[in-house]
Amino acid sequence: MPTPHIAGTTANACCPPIVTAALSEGDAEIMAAMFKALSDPVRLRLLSRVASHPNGEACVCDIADVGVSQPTVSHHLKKLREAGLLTSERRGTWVYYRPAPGVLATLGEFLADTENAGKEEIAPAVRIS
Amino acid sequence: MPTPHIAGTTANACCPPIVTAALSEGDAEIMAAMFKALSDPVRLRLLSRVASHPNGEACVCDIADVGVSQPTVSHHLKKLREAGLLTSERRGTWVYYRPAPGVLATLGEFLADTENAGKEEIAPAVRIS
DNA sequence: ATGATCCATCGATGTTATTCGATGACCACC
DNA sequence: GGTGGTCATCGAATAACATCGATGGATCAT
Repeated sequence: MPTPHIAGTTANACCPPIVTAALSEGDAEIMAAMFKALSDPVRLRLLSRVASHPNGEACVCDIADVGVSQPTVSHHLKKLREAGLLTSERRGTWVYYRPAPGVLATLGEFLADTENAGKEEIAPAVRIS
Repeated sequence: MPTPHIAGTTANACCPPIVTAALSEGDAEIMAAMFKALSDPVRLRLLSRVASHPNGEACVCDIADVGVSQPTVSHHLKKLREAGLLTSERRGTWVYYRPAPGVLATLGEFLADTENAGKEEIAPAVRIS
């Protein structure tokens, strides 16, 4: 069975940088789902361990010592998989995880392309009526 | 009273890119707190509306029509403030929000400096014992 | 086969988050 | 003063999440 995904959340770029335009309702749900996967310290540590591991992949046994039980680790890895941030592959006894290509970069650019918006000197917050 | 913050979460850069090194427990908590603030569709839309608004700031009344009640909008803006992502300033009747300088960029770089790790051909997942 | 190791799933539990209506605080203006 | 508008806080209900122990399935070595 292939890894399930949150609808449309895998690797496709989706949204222009946050500072460029207001997010649509649908895009906001997609992005929020990915940030939600990043919103837990344990998940963040697991992800960083995978991403910074030699060869860009890591078996669960190499990253599982994060201070929570093994079922909890498995639960968090599943969340990261469902969010489209990690992919997994079984090779013999072990299951190897690696970052989904491009997703972290897309997410990063969504946030990072800032520092140059709203420089046009428009009347601030004009209200009609 | 100045805006409260989650400890050490304001604007100071904190963590090297996710792919460079595994996150420490403390850094993971800091980063997770910021991503948690981004993990809600309503908050994401509010933040993008502020960030993409002319002059880089917006009054609540300009961004509050996101489909939830006014107290809920206020609650979410508070969350974004507490996470260090937004700053607020009262001018007369209105309260203006703007992105906290540098924070989004730092967060983005933390995710985006990827695509070039683990290229060293080391024995994958060697197990002792 | 038997046992051991790795990893995922299940069921339960305690904590946290989202949302609302009602209310309060603050400001501007008549 | 009084009134209307903007925004924040409070209290309560519902939903979602993190975590665990126990269990199950898969793989490899003996």
